Amino acid sequence: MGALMRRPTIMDIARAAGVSKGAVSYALNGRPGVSEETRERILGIARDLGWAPSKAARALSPGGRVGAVGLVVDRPARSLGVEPFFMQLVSGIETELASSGVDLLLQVTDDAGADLEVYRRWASERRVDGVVMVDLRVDDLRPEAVRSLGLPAVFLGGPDGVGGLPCLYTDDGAPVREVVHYLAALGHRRVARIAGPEEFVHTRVRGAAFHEAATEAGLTGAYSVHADYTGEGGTRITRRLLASAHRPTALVYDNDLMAVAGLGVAAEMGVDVPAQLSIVAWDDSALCRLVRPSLTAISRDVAGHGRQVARMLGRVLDGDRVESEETPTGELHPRGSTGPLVGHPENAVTSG
Amino acid sequence: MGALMRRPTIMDIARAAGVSKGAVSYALNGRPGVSEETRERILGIARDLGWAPSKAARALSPGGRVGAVGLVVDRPARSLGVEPFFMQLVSGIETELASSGVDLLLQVTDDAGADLEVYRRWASERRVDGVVMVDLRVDDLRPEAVRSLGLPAVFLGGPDGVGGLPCLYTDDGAPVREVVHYLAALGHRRVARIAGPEEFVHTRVRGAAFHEAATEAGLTGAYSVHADYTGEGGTRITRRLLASAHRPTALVYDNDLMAVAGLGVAAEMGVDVPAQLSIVAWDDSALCRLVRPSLTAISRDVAGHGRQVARMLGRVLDGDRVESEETPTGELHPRGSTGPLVGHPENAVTSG
DNA sequence: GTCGACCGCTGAACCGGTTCAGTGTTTCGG
DNA sequence: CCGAAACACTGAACCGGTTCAGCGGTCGAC
Repeated sequence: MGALMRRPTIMDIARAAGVSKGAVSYALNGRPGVSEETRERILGIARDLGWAPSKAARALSPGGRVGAVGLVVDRPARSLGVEPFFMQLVSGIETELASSGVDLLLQVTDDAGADLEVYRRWASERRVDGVVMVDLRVDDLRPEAVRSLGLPAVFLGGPDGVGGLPCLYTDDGAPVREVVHYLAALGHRRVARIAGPEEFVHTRVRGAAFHEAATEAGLTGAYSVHADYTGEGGTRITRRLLASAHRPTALVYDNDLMAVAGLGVAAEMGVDVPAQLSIVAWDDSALCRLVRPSLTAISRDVAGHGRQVARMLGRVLDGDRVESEETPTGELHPRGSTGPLVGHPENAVTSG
Repeated sequence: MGALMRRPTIMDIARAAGVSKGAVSYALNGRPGVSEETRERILGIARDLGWAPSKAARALSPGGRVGAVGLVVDRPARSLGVEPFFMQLVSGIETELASSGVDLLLQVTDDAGADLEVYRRWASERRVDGVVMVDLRVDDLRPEAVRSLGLPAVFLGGPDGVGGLPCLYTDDGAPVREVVHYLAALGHRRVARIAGPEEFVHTRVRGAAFHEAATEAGLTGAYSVHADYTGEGGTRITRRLLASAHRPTALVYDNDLMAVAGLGVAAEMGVDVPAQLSIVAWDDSALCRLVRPSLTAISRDVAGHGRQVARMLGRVLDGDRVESEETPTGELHPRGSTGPLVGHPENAVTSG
């Protein structure tokens, strides 16, 4: 115990096996150049010695992999801690990577633009073999940046074909339309959507689907307000909406944290959920099931997306030509926070 | 744009400056061996060429740093996504690391024992310069493991002197005692604590303080039940406690997620909070402020702990002798979820 | 029987840094 | 004016892998 021995190198294995470094390298990497018998012997010695490749040395060789991929998360730091989405995503990505011994580098950047700097550094320091990107923005500079840096990348959630990168996309519009028609069927007419930041492409996609569906369903009083995904933001905006003259009878939130905040505001203002107000969250998580009433939510398998996007990135790194893939659309899970308006068979309540 | 040039090496700089590789290395690392004039010239050229050190090459040299530290998180994956503690910790650690260009490797392991394997791999692959460890267990094998692997480490939260590792510790007992006396002063006699997993040392420390303070305060009906930090676990146990014959009038949870779950159960069972039941959460987060009633909580600066522990690890890596440090104790933030029992001036209610 | 192909392996270069012994020059004390 | 020390810098080894040209031996085809 604890003799702190120098870790074994392939040179040690070579000496023990009485062959050259090169032969050991071939044997350990399963490449031709050694007989099956010698390979077995070398593998056995490597195992006995407890050898593990030095990623640093591998990375140094031309074309070598460093065995790590990166994820930059660029959202307000204070919301991150409570936003289930990212940890679930990270957890999913790692599940997939773990089997191949690839590590995940995580960077949380606070101000916009810093993320580009991180990609640049990772590329120039050869820190990662590739990156997973999320939250595509309007006029996003990242696809072009990673392309010019030669950094392999896969996008999670963008529409197909962002900057020529393969991506894992979802039809965000379908669940939005489903929610709108569901609320309309419950008798709601004034539906407000508390959206994510306007610069995100998925925010716009959802917004477009929302208004299109609202028109279809004949909801004249549908509109979107942009927020920042934080609980504070959700609280502030919900307060304003519920205090307005023609207050909405249903609120659709772009993340679960804001939805929970909205539920709190309703309680605080004495607005009964779901009798007087229906609430729908996007991205189901334990949070939605724990609060009372539990939140009707659009549920996606975020960890599954993480696994899938990690697999795609792996194929990109293998040099395969990777096509974009589509995930199943989110499903609406009706729970206690939505229902027909009580005492208003036809239309919305009018607030004082 | 995008010519994908080979990244410059110190050899390129040496050629441009008309000096040797060695001189460039000295100049770039601020070490003696070159004149101030030559150093300036070399630094200028490096800047012009957009040079950045290859960490892989640096790591290869004896005594070289790889410029990354690791964090293994070993808690049930499904609770992680919703547990604010870790993302806040990660966020804090990174804030500190970012300034020195050090990256964070994150590993989420699901089953116990896998974490040891990760440390072993990181050490043998020279993936990280050091690690931050959390959640010290009773009979924890990790301190001895990292010691024998020669992997520098700092512990977050253990009692001082775990396995000879420097640690950042807190007096977990003080806030627990404060909570107990606070609840006692409100008139509560039957107080139950929904604790974290029993194998964590901090769970035991809090438990001991809880029972000691309960005795001091004359609470005869105080007891602890162990849970797993998940919302489901919190729900299940709270249901059982509230359905018991002599149901507690106050519940103290070891994390915020379970506390939110408990609040939900109370609502579902028609138990009014805080009139009939007081709830206290450990680890304040946005969650505690968003639900209604908002949760009284013990608040710590988790991100701050992350920064501090990252600084400590940095000093360990510099070869300094690092002493353990103590953080301010958590503070009790009374909110809407705690209050005197209504209609029971002296003692607890008796349930049907 | 000879030639060529192929197999199994070796030796050396290479990746991009760090470090150290050594060398030529300057400085300075005596 | 000489010798030693200090300084600025070079050249080469080294870290732990990968890769490639080359080499001797075996085998099969003709």
